[in-house]
Amino acid sequence: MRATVRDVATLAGVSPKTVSNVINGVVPVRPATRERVEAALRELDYVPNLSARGLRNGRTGVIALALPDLATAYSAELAKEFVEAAHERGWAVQIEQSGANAERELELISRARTHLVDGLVLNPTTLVGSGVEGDHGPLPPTVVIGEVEPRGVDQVHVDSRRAAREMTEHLLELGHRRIAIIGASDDAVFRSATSELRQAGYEDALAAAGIAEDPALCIAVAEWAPGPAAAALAEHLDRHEAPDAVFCFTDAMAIGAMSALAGRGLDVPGDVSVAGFDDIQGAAFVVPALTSVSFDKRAIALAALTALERRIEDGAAPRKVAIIPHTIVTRASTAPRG
Amino acid sequence: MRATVRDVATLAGVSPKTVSNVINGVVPVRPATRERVEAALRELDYVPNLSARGLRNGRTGVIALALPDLATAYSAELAKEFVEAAHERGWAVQIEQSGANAERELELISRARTHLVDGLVLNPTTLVGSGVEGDHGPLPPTVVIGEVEPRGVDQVHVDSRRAAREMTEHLLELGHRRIAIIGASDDAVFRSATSELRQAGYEDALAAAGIAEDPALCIAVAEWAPGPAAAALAEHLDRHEAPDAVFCFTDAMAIGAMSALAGRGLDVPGDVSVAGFDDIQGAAFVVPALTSVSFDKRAIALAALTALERRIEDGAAPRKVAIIPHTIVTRASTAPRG
DNA sequence: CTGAAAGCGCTTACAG
DNA sequence: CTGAAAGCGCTTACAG
Repeated sequence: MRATVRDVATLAGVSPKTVSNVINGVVPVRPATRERVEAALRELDYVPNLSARGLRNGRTGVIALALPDLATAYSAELAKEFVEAAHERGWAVQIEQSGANAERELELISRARTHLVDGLVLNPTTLVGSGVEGDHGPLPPTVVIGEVEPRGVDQVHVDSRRAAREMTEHLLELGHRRIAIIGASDDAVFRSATSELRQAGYEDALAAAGIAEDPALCIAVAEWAPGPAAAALAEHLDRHEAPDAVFCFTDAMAIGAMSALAGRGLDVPGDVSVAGFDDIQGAAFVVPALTSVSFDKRAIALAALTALERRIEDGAAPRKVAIIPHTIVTRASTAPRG
Repeated sequence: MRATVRDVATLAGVSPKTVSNVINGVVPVRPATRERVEAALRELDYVPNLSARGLRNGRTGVIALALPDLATAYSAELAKEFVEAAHERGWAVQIEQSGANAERELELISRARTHLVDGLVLNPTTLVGSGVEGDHGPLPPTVVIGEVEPRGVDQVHVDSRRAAREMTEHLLELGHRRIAIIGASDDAVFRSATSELRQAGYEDALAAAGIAEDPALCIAVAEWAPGPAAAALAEHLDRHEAPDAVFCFTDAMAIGAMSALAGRGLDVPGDVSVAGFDDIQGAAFVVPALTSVSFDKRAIALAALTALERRIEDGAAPRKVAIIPHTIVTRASTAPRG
């Protein structure tokens, strides 16, 4: 049987309260007493029961991170940083997967109240804004990573619109005119705030350059993953001349796009430039290395954690939105038009 | 304030015990009573307090998954499947990261007792066998994914040695003779059971083909990631003639290797064939698509979960080892020597 | 089929 | 600086 505070107290000849004081270190304890208690703690190999502590304190020390798909490189990198940062601050992390499904996102929020967690960091993909606001009972402390309609929830995100505009400008500066995007928002297929903002940034840049938008170049995909992106681009190439450049709304899709281009015998960047978004770890190692929108995932994790801690502390605190800076990292996959 | 069973009982005009019976559905409850209770449950938006339940039952419904690095594609894919499968079976999953650090792996095992978890699935990288056995107090129910020295812990893994042998045979059949490996075991750098077994499989194939092993072709890396693999291969190419083929002990390293080869102007597979291990999602989309050892990550997740459930149920059950089948998937990155 | 009581292990006022 | 008591919310024998 595991030892309890009571066992430790008996062995050390003190009351449970004193043991608790030694463990939690809030109230000062006389050194001699402390030593006796610590010896007993060691001897009995005492490990606190966190269920009991959680029941008593109303806090479990566990937070949840809900992502659409842990197998996506971007999500995985974000999760890594988040878990690491959370551990450093003494939190344990429970992982939930929403499968890019709005209903499931809602369910996670309501389940968060059940599952021993003190708060929830949610990375939604769909336009879940209405859900996050919730008439689904009181929300647990929640922070959103990403851009959803502003509904009073704390948020952490990059400026997708500006970043997409800058990437499009980079491609324009290289002399590209017919620039396709993959991951466009399309009611019929997939709508997300992120997608709409990135597309808006793309349109901003085209408009500023006086280039008319060609709807055929806005390629929607059902899922932001390499396979669907490759398939969508291949289909596009079946029916249209190859574009000058392809700007993919994630690096994962860019890898799929590069595969589809290679499948048609098109050279990157000789025939078509390719750019991504997220600067995943693999971006620097694919051949050719991928130009991407880069930002510090650790910074996102830290900002989300800080926001969540604040929200857990004070549910009524004013809403905050943290914008994480980004840069355009140019690599071999984008080159001037000869 | 959240409603408790007591509030529900009062509203429904029954005792807390009856509410509990309705919720847990073990003891039959008269339909009329059941309905009244369910109405009260809904009206009060009752959500059980899992800390209390955990304290009472000695089970939390949470298990931990400990991985070296969540940002690695293989780990991320495994985690995705594991979390999904665990949720389907009613478990929540806590994620821990060991950072490929043996001490940290041990710490996780001992901390598992603290952290509200009923059991632990551990994917160790280093030769942690001695730690898993543990004179560190009683082990929590633990299952290991991967190959460690057999010490009485339940395990789930692929047959690394056979898979590596088969991949090496594939490369030999293509006419390659000077086959390098990346991820070799090297006392000075990095030792792991997985590494040793894959290297042993490679050696098995060479021996069967009557080819003498060249130690220079066994390239060790400090971390099984694209960057270190690319650097190690580049350094190798500085000092040696290019090998016929490179067999990387993970796909992540294979991507790094392909990058290094491209950096030297070497064509894959024209000049050098490249093979990996794990068949990560990106393997099919890199250019050229990567030949790899493939296995069902979902099957690993399910086997680990089943083993853990069994172990939680019966700590004294005999040890079991589940071997997950693999196949060699050949893609464009490996081709016959012309 | 249902009720009243006890207790899981912890910590927090309340006294000293 | 320390002790004795109470209670967090749940479920499980124990009675009826």
